[in-house]
Amino acid sequence: MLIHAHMKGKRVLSKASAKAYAIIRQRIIDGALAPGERLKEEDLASLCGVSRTPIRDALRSLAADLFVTVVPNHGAYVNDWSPDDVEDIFTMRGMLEGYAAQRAASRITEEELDIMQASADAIEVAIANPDEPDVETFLAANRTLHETLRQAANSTRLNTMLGQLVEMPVVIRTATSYTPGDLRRSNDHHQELIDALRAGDGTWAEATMVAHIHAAYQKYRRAYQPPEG
Amino acid sequence: MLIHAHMKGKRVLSKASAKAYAIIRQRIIDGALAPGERLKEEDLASLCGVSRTPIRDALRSLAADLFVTVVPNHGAYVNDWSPDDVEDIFTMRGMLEGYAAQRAASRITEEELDIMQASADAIEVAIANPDEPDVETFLAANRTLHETLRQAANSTRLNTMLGQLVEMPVVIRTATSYTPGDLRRSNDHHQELIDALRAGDGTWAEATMVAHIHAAYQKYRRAYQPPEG
DNA sequence: AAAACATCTATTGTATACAATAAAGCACCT
DNA sequence: AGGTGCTTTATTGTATACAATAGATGTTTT
Repeated sequence: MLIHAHMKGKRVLSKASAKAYAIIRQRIIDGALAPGERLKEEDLASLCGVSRTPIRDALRSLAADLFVTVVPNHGAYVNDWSPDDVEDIFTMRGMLEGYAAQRAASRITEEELDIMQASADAIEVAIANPDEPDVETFLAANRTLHETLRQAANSTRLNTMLGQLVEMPVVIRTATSYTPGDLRRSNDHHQELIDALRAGDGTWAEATMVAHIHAAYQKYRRAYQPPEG
Repeated sequence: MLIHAHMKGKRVLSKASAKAYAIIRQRIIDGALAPGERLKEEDLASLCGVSRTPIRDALRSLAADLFVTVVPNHGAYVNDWSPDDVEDIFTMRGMLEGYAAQRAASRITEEELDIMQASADAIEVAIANPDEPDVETFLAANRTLHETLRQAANSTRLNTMLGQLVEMPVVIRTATSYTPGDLRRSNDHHQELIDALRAGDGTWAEATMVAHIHAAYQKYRRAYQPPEG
């Protein structure tokens, strides 16, 4: 089998390992496995219906993604995120995804632009009714749009590092707390980003993306870190 | 055993796994395992004197650090780095380590400043004789200085991500190609960085660090990517 | 009674045996 | 002769058994 350049560095676990990774990760994201909780390999093995070997594989991957901490001879613990951690995550994501936008401006193809535009259009429809926005569709299209941008940036390492930031529980939960107005502005950013990319203006694209991420951070703060608490 | 906050996310492999990781990584860095080369678990096992299980652990960690690519059901391959990859590495390192410098400016302790100053002084001695600089000492002190800065930034995630950038073969080899003048300027940057941190000037510290990393990138380019090939 | 030590137990780390998979080689068919 | 499909084989993936480790518990000693 040929090793394609675009696969480089992509962590691909095999059946049982991938299954375990997905299950444990999901439990962490939805809170079933609480921050600080100790994860015993045996328990996870029976939970996932596989042996301890792929569980260990999965735990190492989750540790690389900072979902858990593995302490030798002691086990794995679910990580928790202080307000400071969260600020870091958004700041770094702003820098790196801004850089991705800048790179993409001079590399993106027509096809990729079309995909991003289609995603923005889909979001437009999903949020058309302010009373009951289609959050599922929003999340899916949002994900596609950002993934396409990262792909257009065409940097394996950038992609890998960004992957470690955008999959965080904290980031995933953010969008679910958006108000209709927030959703509107978010997609306005998307549209402006596409315009900047079409114009081939890397500086504009980067600035728009940085604003987009920082706006998201403030939404998160208001929702989960109210001033008096 | 208590889980200390500063350990969070730190990948700590146990005896056999750590041994395997270190051995394989070293072979990649010094070129004994060439880019593109396929790594067979059985061979690595006998090379490292352990069984396949810790080898697999080590390979997954090496994949997380982008030293190798693991393709399911096919094996691991040593990654290679195109000029574009290398540019990415340095650009991202500039952004992230610049951010670390900025954060450190308002958080660094006197002790940490002392350590950085001592490192800079040690480098000063090591490069005092332009005819035969003490590269070993330079590398060790340089490493201590940068590690101390990252620690002073006090961000687990930032530390983790930077760790993935500064340990690259490409980065490690760069310093060995420095001319005496390059070494001098490099340590001038270090001293200026310390001054900026002492002054608590995050913007200055960040700018100095960005310059420092970009200067290193140009040195690398001149040494390994001459204009005509 | 408190502290230090030894033992015990729960859990992770490692090795090995077996299963699944995919590439390679060969035969067979067209 | 060339290509397609099967068989073979080399290699990775998974499970399980065993070893090592660290924490807990209970005992002993001062």
